[in-house]
Amino acid sequence: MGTKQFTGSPGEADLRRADSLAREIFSDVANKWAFLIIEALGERTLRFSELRNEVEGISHKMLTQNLRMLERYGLVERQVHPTVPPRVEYTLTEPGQALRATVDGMCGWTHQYLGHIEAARRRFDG
Amino acid sequence: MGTKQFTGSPGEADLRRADSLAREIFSDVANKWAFLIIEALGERTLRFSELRNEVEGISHKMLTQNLRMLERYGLVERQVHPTVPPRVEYTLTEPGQALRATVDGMCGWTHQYLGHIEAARRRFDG
DNA sequence: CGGGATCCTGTATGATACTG
DNA sequence: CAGTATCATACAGGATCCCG
Repeated sequence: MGTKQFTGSPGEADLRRADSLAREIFSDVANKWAFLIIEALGERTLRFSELRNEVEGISHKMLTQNLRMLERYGLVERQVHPTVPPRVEYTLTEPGQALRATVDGMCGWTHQYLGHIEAARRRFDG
Repeated sequence: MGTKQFTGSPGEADLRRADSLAREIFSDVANKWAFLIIEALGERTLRFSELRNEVEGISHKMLTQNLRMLERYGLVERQVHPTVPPRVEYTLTEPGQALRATVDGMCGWTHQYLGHIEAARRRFDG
């Protein structure tokens, strides 16, 4: 009950906090731009402008915004080269790479079920 | 070139169409509500109101909206029981189940890297 | 070149009310 | 109970300008 636990296992409050944190991360990361950026990076290191070209249709603002978010969560590493003009490169960290496996899975899924989905959509729309 | 291909392999135009379709699906499905709904359904069949309770914080409107989208893509099946009051149940289809594997992967990832992420975030914010 | 700040618009989302 | 429609609003996202 109210007694503090000294064991290694987390108490209820910890679990709740962990859950809300997990939920927060999930909500932030599970969006198309973040996924497309992660997918574009893959195992490469890319500059801001290169990323902008790779991720079809992303705006300057969305790219910076999502890169900040991913950097904040430690999914991408940002390396600034103090040259002129400046050169900023982004690379997936290990957690980022791990997430990429998931995103790759979703890409595979999309292509695998493309037929199913297109058919279902036609059926639904008609 | 301009010559029509009679082989089974898709032509350039088909590939472009497939890509844009894949991108469309990706953009629609890769959002937190869709993911949370898929995760909540799992292997169960749930009513609208049950789903509303399972997916913490989702509004009536967002739930219907996302369920329609998932139904349109054939990821969930909607069964209407013509009773009074009406009873509507939702179940993941096979493509939906396949996608759930991916979403599960992301949930696992979230919990696995919770520590990393929290630490990175504190470092970034401070 | 990378990115921050600002302004402005459309869309996403929530709250509410109504129908079968 | 499930779903649709309406309204109000916050926020996402684009365009633009300026800075290091």
